Amino acid sequence: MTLFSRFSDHINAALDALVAQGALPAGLDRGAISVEPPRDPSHGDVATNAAMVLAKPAGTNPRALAEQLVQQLGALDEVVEASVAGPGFINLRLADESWRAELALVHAQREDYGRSAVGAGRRVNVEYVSANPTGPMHVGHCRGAVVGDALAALLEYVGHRVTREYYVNDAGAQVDVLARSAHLRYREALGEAIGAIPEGLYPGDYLKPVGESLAAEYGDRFVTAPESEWLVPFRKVAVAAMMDMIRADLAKLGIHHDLFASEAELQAAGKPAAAEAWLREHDLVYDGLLEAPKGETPDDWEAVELPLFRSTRFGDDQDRPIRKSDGSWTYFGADLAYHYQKAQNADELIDIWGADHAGTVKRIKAAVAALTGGKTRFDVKLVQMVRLLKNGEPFKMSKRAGNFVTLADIVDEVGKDAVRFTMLTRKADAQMDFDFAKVVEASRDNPVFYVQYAHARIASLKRKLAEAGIAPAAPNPVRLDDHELGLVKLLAQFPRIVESAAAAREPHRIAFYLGEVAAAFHAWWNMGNDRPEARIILTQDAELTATRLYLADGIGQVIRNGLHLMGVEALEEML
RNA sequence: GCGCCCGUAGCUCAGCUGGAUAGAGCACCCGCCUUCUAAGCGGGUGGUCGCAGGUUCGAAUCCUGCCGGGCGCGCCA
Repeated sequence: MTLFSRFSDHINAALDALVAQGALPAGLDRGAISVEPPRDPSHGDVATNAAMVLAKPAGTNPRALAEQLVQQLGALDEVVEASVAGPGFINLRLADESWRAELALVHAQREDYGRSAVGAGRRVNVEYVSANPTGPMHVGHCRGAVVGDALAALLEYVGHRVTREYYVNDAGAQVDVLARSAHLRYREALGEAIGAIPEGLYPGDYLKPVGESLAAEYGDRFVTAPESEWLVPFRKVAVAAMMDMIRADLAKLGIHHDLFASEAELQAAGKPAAAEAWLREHDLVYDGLLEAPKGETPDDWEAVELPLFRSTRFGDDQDRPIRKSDGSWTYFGADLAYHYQKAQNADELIDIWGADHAGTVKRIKAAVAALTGGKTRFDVKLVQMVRLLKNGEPFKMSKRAGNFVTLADIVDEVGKDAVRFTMLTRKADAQMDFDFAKVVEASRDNPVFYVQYAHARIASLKRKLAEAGIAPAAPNPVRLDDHELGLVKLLAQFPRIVESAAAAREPHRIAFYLGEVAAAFHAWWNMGNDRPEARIILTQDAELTATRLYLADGIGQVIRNGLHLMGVEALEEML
């Protein structure tokens, strides 16, 4: 129960009382009522628009209704002032004791301060990364990986049962190309001079070890053998090796999925066929002519009859093929069955996709709506491009593989925490610049540093105190001045920030909030520069020191909790 | 041509799903270092929230139409 949800209950109780008195009609929709801190702190601590939202349906005017509510809310023990402002806002000012209690709650709940049960155990499947198993992870995958992972942690923290899932596209043409590329490396490993890698095969050195292990396993028996003999085993070995590499890359970012779902296994189990049969029964798949793509019609376009899913019934531009003319499944045909499978074990589905797949959102949403009868909430979060820079200049780097920057390169260059935090400093659907120089810069305009620095300063306070031989003691009484109470009020925002970030599926809000907390802490710390008596550690006043440390510790706790949600380690000292 | 995303201070971006006088950092100007880490802090300058309509008590936020930028649009994945 957070402070704001507690007041939400108070307001509901007051409304119930008015209904009982006959002053308010029963059954009004209270969904639009907000309970939040007013923008201007001078207005009070908690504000609600309840009177403005309900006045019209209740057939009364907002200020009159507000007055009635204020009478009841003002009578609460923890409210010292209740007033009506502007068009009908209700502003409440809380007793200092409420804030002291909130700070005590931070200390009592520790790493659970901010945790919530609003998710009510609903099962959410978050599918993210799902990079093709044809090579190492590159930058393009990085942001989606971090956003998905942070979102999963956030949803878990507010009481959802979360499955972190990775869809392995091990059934398409690109894994055949991988197998052929591995065959070439296999011949190379057996001493053949292979020369330049032919166009159309994967050139990266990362396939060399795969070739070597294939050579060790099979000797030379497949060197001249027809593809039909080695394609399947080579594909299997190569995909497994790529997935090992990808898992290692993800581990560098601190990311571990619960489930790796194989497209090949899905197909082998007949899931797409079963989905097709069901959809045909419900007239959602039919054999029809595929229209030419929108925009310029290609010269060589020929209309072909294919099994089409009626995605236009759900808002898509055209119906989409689920099988190719050779009878094999399209990506969409298999993906549709895959989403149906996920929906069997989850109440809600979330996909994290790169923005380059935006064009296929409608068809998959249509498919999920069709297959689940619209009962499963399904969101696709699009993650926009990341532009790599170094000191503002476009940055190219290709140490390990092909012609792209790998995820491992980035993590090696700036560290896991800087990557993760920085990837969460923008809304996912906004484009982002990632500047290698700036994300490791020790300055105010690098939020990674700035937040860590605040945490390190708090850790340093505790060390100083230990050095001085002062035992950390719980203060009694807790005397906080107005400025310090302001800090507690900011900490008290954390639970509702967490809840709203989870509800909106926007983990970046945590990063912005932590930036605010860090700024408030640095300002408080610095007051000691101007006024010695404002310093946090005052050796001549043990009681005040204990109180201030108690507050600093609470701030550190909230920063740690927020960083933990982002998968970033809180530092005890800089360096 | 169509779809999706974006457009907020000179720059980079927030804005809590419709609330009160639109915020922060950078940059620029003015202050603060015998210190618990100045790797920092305080103050100031700076806005037609792309444009035009609409919805209502109330719009940066929702709807429509334009303008500008990005991404995408075959049986690929």
